[in-house]
Amino acid sequence: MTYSNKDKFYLAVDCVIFGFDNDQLKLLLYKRDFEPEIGKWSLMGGFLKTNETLDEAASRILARITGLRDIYLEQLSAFSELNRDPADRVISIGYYALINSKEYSAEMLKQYGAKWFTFDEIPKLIFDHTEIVNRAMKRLKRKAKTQPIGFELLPSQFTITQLRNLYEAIYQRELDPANFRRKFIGMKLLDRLPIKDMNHSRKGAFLYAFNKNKYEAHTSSGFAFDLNGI
Amino acid sequence: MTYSNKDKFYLAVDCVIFGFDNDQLKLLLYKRDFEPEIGKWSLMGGFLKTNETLDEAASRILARITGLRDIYLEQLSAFSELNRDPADRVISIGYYALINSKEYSAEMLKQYGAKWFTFDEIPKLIFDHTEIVNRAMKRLKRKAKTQPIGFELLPSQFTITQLRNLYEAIYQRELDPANFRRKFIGMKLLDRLPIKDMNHSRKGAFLYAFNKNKYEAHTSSGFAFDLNGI
DNA sequence: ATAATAAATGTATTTTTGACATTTGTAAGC
DNA sequence: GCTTACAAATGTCAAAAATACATTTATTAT
Repeated sequence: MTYSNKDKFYLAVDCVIFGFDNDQLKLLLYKRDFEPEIGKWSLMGGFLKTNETLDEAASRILARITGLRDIYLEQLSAFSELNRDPADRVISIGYYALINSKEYSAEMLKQYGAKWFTFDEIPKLIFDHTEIVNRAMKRLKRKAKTQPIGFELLPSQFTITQLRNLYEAIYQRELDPANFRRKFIGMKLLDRLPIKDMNHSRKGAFLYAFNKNKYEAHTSSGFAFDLNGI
Repeated sequence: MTYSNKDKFYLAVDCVIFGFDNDQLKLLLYKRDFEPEIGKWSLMGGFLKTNETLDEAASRILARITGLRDIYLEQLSAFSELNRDPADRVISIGYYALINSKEYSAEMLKQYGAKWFTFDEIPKLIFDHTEIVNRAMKRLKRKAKTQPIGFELLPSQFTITQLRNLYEAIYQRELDPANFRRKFIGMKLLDRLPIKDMNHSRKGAFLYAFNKNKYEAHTSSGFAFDLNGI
């Protein structure tokens, strides 16, 4: 073959899976089910196969454990330290996924020993997975400011307060409720539904839905989703 | 071995090399010197070796052609489409480098058939290299707004006008000279040197140098390099 | 009818942006 | 040596955005 004098490598995909629940940002981890380090907490991972792209491998791995398809998934970075996996040289491509945590299959999670962790209770992870998680968190923070990816973590209908709680969890600081509301509604990307969520107040809070069409129509005319000042 | 039933892959590194010269942002390309597609314009690339990380491979490849070490280099993304290289399955990790184009070794470039191109004269490139270039350009635009990476493209001493020309080249739009100057000087990251560049005006323009120490001192106390509004 | 309370709107101050006008410092031409 | 030319540097001011609170609103439970 053309490149037969070149080295070949095992290629893995490791997924950082974010969820949002009870006003907290969470991470889905599972107990590794093969050697080495079997039984230790780990990101969801697997090896790339010859007949698939990295994106396809990441989707496959995610579907295997959560049962979910068509999830927001984005490549993070390649991790290639020589001894990151002590068993053999493996280059890993990190991914991160955003899922609406109400939708995943609970049985599937149980079957794979998977569990949601808040950020202050993340256990020690195998290999360089803690680093991958940190990189994913950094990326989420950055990306959430300039692209409407937060909605991936919420149910399709949500109150402005829920949306604010999500951003407060991502940025890890409090946001002024009045100013947040004004900023978001001013973007004209949300449709207000004629429904109120009466669970958290007497007055009730209107439910909103993210309108992807409006977003795309806006962006094509130079509009920028920008949450820098919230 | 532990993972012996898994597939292995060729791993390549391809570098998008940015330079800045004559107020223009440029790209360094070379004529590929091995089959397939030998003689066609291409990014600088090479295969990963077992004893090196991806960052090391990228540095090695860059040094081989430009003669430069210690260059600003950052990983972009992995490219894994099944037939991106028609000769064999190769997963490529894209990198981008920023170099002060006055420093590179001209002989080295000639030896490798390398050439600088402005963005409107980039030729057809092999494989998916055009896509890698586009991704790199997008990344540079984004990154330049929130991190002081622009300085990597300039000589160590520069005038505010030069700095503005650089940002105008990156953002591809004109910036108000007065406002740009104020914004940048207000950041307090530049040291004004007691030297004037007399080449472009009667009055002469003071030279400045980026002060990395000041930047790091600032950042640790919550300061953010932010060129969103220029 | 009233109290309680999160949701929603309002308001005032400060900061930042954006566009343009003015002054400054120097070399070259007379 | 005086004037001219001109980018560099500084100044000005209105509009927009961010920030910090204050107030009103809609509803249910008592």
